[in-house]
Amino acid sequence: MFASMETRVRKEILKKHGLRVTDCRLDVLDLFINKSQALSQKDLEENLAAYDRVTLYRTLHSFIDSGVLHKIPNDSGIASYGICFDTCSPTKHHHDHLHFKCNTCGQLECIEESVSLPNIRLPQDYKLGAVDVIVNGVCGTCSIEA
Amino acid sequence: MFASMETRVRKEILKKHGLRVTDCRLDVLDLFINKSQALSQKDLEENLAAYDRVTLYRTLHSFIDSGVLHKIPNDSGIASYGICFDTCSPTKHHHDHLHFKCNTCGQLECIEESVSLPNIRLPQDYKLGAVDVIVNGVCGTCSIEA
DNA sequence: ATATTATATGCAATTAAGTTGCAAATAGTC
DNA sequence: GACTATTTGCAACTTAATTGCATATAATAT
Repeated sequence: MFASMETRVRKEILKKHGLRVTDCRLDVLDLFINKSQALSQKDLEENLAAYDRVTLYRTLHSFIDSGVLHKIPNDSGIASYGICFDTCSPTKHHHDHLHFKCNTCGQLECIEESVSLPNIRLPQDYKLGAVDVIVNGVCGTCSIEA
Repeated sequence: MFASMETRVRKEILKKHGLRVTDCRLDVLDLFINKSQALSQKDLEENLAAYDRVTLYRTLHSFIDSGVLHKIPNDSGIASYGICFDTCSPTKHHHDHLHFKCNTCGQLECIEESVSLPNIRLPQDYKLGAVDVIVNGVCGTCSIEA
């Protein structure tokens, strides 16, 4: 076990997406990997107070543009961001996985496994594009504690 | 055909949800019914400039609290609101319908028909709650025009 | 119809999020 | 180590979300 993912691995991720390796990007990436859940800009600000909020803001955006992260809609109005799985490339996001929001602890997770996604039927002449599924419920941890 | 839904009907809707009948609420309700699509706070401000933004803000919230409208997540960060179908009550929202976002005209619609919703499988111990599905694509109008 | 009471509204002000410009600092390359 | 393009931090600005309070209005009782 590692306290945090090896720097070398995180550097590779950045380079693979055409991004320069900077302290801020390594730290943000590390946070996403270790928390293994979706994070908001505010979460970043709280966990990485050493960096300016504008820097974190731009880091998030460069990660989204390059396909490292994807934006997750949220009815609270505050966007969250999650790490893209290998199926995502800089040009095309494939995040047909679920986004699971725990109503107890508030944590937002990307769930890759259960991709039995909807068999969606739209009205005539409608063309189907990307599908986002947000599931509310209780996560494993909260479910067991309760 | 009516230019706008009869006042009597809209009054009934408000009363049924335990809300006082006011001009602002009648006008907001009318707008939602006539536009038959999801609207944002900004849309309200533009269409009902006679009312203060705070009043519209509070009208939206009282409608959500009482089950007249539901909030629709949106990755743009700007929330939209849609009329609840009959399945919604003040205490429990059942908006298991789709939310369709047209990538061409930007319009957001609630689509009631195709409720062939996901057969969602979650990891062990996870408890399933409400499901939100946001479909991106091209709506009928834009599809035909193109 | 009028008075009473609780609620809704408008205005002013505040909080918080998102965004941009620019000079200084730093990463990648020679 | 020097050079160039990118990144960072700071300041400032824009926009959305939210609250307090005095006034106006809806629902209810008289």
